[in-house]
Amino acid sequence: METKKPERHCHDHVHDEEESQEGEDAPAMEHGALSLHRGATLFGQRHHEEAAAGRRGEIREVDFFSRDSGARQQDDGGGGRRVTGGGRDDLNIGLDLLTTATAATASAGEEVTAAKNHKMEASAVEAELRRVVDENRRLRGMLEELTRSYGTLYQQLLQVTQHHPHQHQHPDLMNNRSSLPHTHLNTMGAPNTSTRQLLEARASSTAQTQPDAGVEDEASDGAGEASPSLSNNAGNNDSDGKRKLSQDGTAPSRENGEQASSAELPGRKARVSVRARSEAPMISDGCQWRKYGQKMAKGNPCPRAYYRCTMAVACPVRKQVQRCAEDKTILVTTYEGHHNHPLPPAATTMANTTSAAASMLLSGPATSRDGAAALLGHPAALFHHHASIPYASTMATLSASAPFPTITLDLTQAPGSGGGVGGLLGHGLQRPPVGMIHPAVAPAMPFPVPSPLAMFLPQRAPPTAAAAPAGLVARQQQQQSVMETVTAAIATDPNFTTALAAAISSVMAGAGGAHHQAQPTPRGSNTTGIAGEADGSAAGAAPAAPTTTAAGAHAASGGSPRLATQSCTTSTT
DNA sequence: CGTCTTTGACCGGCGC
DNA sequence: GCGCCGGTCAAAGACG
Repeated sequence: METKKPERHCHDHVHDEEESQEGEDAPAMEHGALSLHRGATLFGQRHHEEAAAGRRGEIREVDFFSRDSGARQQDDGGGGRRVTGGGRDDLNIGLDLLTTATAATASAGEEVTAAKNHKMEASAVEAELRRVVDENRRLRGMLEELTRSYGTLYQQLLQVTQHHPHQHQHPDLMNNRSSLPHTHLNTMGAPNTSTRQLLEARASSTAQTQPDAGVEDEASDGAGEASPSLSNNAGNNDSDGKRKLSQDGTAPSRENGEQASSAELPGRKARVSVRARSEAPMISDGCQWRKYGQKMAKGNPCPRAYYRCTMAVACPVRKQVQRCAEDKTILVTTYEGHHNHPLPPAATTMANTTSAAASMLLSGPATSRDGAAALLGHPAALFHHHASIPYASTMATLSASAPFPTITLDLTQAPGSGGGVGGLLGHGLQRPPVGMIHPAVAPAMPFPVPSPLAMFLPQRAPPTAAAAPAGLVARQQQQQSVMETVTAAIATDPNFTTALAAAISSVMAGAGGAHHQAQPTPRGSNTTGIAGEADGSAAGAAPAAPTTTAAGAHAASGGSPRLATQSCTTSTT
């Protein structure tokens, strides 16, 4: 695709930079930003670790001295490291000399005292960090536990309230064909599990009205569990099977017509539409997609592209991507179905969000509307389902006219203004949340994006924030949002260490650094591309947002673990 | 050479 | 019954 080239290109570019950095630190000026930022991250910096122990002390001192103006000082520190890269120990020498010189001219005693104080401060901070790390770890565990428990309990509740003992046996027709039943869904993790359970429960309830459908579902279900065969219905064999199923599914729904009753329609397939500003042809959601068609849709000059998830052979998930006719900067992505395979962390959030939204749509007959209302009026409700649903703070609307129950999550507006979870976004963003936007677009939005949506970016990236320079921006506000973002990131990110590093880095940098650009998105062949994109975006961002934000991006891409790229090549979106 | 994208053709539903 | 439309398929071409 169009993005493909840029992505790969970016990736290569970054790679080159990495090589140069790793190989020879000397040539640096050109790659200064990148190396600097990477060096800025609190943890996981290769150079830091390499050079390690011996110099660490000095570096810290330098950092602390410059503490007041974090960004500049970090730059200085980075620069120093870089310069010294060629001769690893030069830095120390230089510092010593400087110190010595200073001492000679000034009062050495004061310097020493100051140094001691700083060291003490440093150790204190480290201790504090350790404590926070443990605390976060513990809290995260609790959160996961709660999420699991909630999902389980909610399912049980549904079972009881709906008096339906066979919840797992009757996914609705549409779900049946486009999404795999519990078996596959389980791979998505606790939150998804709960969502799935909800959907299944709903489906089962609806199935009651159509015994035949239920039987078919059961059969296919069994197949699905045994193998991807079920998905095959929706996937490879979709030409026939799909169409038949879709027909079966859509027919009844249309008979009933009203969207309000969608929940009662077994054949209905919930769709989740995400609106986001993006110049890229596709947003990064962490999954790997393959385009299988493109069509001109009536009423919109922009073509609609059809994508199929290719992270698993028979994954039934599809998505449509189309630009908004009114505002072509807005990219509308519509998801349909459930993944039948494990998702990379980067994709989990989106999956959870869409699943949650879908579950809202499909939740109980009586609750379908309520669910929608809850979503509309109380976005926070989503958080009950999934702690990692940044969309909760965005606008959500239901489409009554759509053939399928569709919920639209509008990320084009500042969550802060309309969000129910306003806290997540302390300050209204002038620009759209970049969180889930494809990294390639990031450069267009050089500013730090403390938005909760940032979580859509591979959280490994969060660490990125670390480098953010800082202090030049309205710090208090940003700090708050950063902390919130970081908190969310930690809760979401499977790689806690990385998230923690990012969080700490962000805090340390004192910047709104929460520019979670680094998108890990893995994406099969695209993966690379995406991963590359992420890196590329970071690289690209550099020029746009010179040292500061870009720095964060770089750091993220470089310092964060390459899980994303390895895991599944997620991204895009 | 394998993979992915492009794009015209095909299919089925729906409205008139 | 016909045409429109959305959605999908699959051959051909592009790309690495």
